[in-house]
Amino acid sequence: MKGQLQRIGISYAWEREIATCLPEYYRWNQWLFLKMLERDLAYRKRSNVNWCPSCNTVLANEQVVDGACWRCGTAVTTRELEQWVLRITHYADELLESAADLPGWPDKVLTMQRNWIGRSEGARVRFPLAEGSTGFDEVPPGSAIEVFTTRIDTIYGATFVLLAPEHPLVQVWSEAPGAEDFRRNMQRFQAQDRSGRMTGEIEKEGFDTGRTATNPFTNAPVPVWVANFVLGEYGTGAVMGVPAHDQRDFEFATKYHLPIVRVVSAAAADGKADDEMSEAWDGPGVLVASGEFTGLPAGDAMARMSEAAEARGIGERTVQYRLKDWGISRQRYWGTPIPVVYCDKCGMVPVPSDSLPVLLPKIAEFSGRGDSPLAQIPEFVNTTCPDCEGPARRETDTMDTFVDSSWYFFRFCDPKNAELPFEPDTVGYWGPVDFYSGGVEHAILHLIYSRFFARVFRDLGMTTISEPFTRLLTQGMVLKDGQVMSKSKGNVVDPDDMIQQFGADALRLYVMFVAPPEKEIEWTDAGLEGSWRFLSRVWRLVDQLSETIGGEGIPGPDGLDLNDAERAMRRKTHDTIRRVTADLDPRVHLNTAVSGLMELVNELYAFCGRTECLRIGQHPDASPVGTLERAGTIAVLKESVEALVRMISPFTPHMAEELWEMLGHKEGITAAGWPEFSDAVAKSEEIVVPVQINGKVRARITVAADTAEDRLRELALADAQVAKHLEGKTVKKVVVAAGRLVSIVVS
RNA sequence: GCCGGGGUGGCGGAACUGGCAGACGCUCGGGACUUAAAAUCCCGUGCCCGCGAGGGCGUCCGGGUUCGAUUCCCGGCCCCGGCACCA
Repeated sequence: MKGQLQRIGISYAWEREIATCLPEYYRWNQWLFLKMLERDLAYRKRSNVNWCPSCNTVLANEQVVDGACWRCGTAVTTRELEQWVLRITHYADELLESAADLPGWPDKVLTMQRNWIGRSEGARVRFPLAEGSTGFDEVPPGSAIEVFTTRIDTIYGATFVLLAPEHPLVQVWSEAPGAEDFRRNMQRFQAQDRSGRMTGEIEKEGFDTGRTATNPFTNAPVPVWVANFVLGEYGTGAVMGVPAHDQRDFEFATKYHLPIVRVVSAAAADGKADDEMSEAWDGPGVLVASGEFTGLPAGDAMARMSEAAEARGIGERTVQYRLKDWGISRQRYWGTPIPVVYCDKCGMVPVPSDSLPVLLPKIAEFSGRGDSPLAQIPEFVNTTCPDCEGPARRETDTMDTFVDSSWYFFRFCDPKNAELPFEPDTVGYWGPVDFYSGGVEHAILHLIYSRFFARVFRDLGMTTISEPFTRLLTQGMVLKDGQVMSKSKGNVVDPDDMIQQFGADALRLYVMFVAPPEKEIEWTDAGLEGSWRFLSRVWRLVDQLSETIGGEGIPGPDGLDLNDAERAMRRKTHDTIRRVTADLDPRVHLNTAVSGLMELVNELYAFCGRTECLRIGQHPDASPVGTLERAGTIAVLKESVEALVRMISPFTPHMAEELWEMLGHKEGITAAGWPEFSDAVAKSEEIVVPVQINGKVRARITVAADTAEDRLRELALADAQVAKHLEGKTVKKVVVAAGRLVSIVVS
């Protein structure tokens, strides 16, 4: 791969190369992990996790795509495991809010991140379990079901409570004597999870727990049900059922004949009578049947009711995120060993920083059993406790490889540092990354993890950088036969073949030219030859003109008396520099930059043809057929060709270097730098102004660019073509805008 | 369902701030050069009518604003991407 990158001619600072699988790098993953452990940003948690049965490993939520493993595409299942988790939610608010301060990022990515973080403002409210209700004995006195809601204003309409199948109370009740049916239903719902839920609609189902809770606002008893559509991992795993104002609850209540009580009147809003309900009303309205809050608009009620709940100690306002902490434990061999040991006496003990790195052993058995390959290497597992020096076992899971990529850009600034992940001053000098490009598929993976890690380093005092990437360009993927290229699909193309035939420069130029970089492209090399032709045209042009325009002592065109053709050529050159400069830098429209250069070359060929003393490229060995005598022509050609060569140098550096030398320059082209343009020249001289008559372009007049408006009006009316169209008609209006636009309205 | 981005020739795609729609490249056709071919150079290539000069239509559809709309506004259709029973 490295050889291929070099053959394609990618500019890369190889002296800063790092490999994240080497201890010189991953020891800093371990270092950072220990720092996060100290700050309670890393913790251990037993929970249901995404499990890929093919890779035999855990996956983070971000790594599950449409219910399948991001890496191999196998359907993901659920497992309960104890895992190391990084507390990304600590930064949820900051990650969300500062998304507004990333003007250099595409909206698409920012939106995806916002949705992924998923902030919801609402309230947690406790529904006490009704004393004396069935099953009350299994829970401590005073127990309550806490629900999360964004619509506390509808709480008077809460006629039942729904629990997720994974809710702890459901677990408790399923173990009660005689709860066989209960347990069976619960297990069935839990099994439904993932695949069923992801691949399509699953039927809303539930069962009555037989328990009763109390609506803390109405004080009415409400039944407690388990429902398969309530998510265990979001909010509190329990919701209040308000069938009148939530479509899901409405369907559920209809199916199981639970009471529907309307508490927000839509009458004012939708003009319908309140009793005609065929679906839930989640729109605006005024509260009805809501005790002391009746008559309030729903918005106001929300604030008042939250305050009331807080005052009475039955709930509080809260912010809920969809984002969850990042589980990083992986049961893979390739990954950073997690630097902790487990001691029978001392429990979990972090490996001291000064004994890092914990080396990944060289040999591993790949058992395919679903535990970490490291667990089978006794020399690795068995160690001594850093605290008591007694026998201890090492953690055998490794870190998600996304840990490696979450801060490597800082390491590039200081790749050889043996004392620290990087010297803060060095990253202070280089960072943040000015321009970052990658696939959009990283929008909620790498790009959110990196923003998280940058903040961790910042809070450790290592940097002052919050946002690691100032400008982000999400480049499109290159597809073949409508799919991402991959060896297993057999739809790859080999750049080496194309380099063999047309050269790396033509290939690179073509890739840049074929579409804007953000766009996904379907690969075809049909146009590759065209890029090669363009480079050949540039070569021939310079080759054949070098004798005439190369060398010292040729003055620039400033101050020379230029004829029309020379002025036009010069204008084109300056205008091209202006365009290409802008295309490369703020816009990164590489395709139009290349087309601008092609236009300039076309124009140069035409100009040479018009001077009738040069026959560029008619034969490979053609040379000037006459002697160029006009100083203006020579000067303009020199200026234009040199500008061209300087502008193609980013695209084809070696050829540009040679051409530059052919033009008689001793110093390299790098020293010559980027050509400058004169705005006055680029926009000077004559312009063609379309003349519209009743909205149709009927004529064009050629005028000096700085023609005054009233003069332009005069010229337009005086034009013969225009006069023809005005015959026998009355001119009602002549419009001149921006000093150059003419439109004539006639009756 | 929600959010984001789109819809322009045979194809990839241009069009900057509302001002010649289709730059540039590919494809295809023609010419020059050549004994011939390749290469190269030049010309043409949105659709329709016309021998021609020329004329008409044309940027998903329907309206609107404007002297003028691919561009701005309203409504609709379609496509792509992301999220999705998130309470």
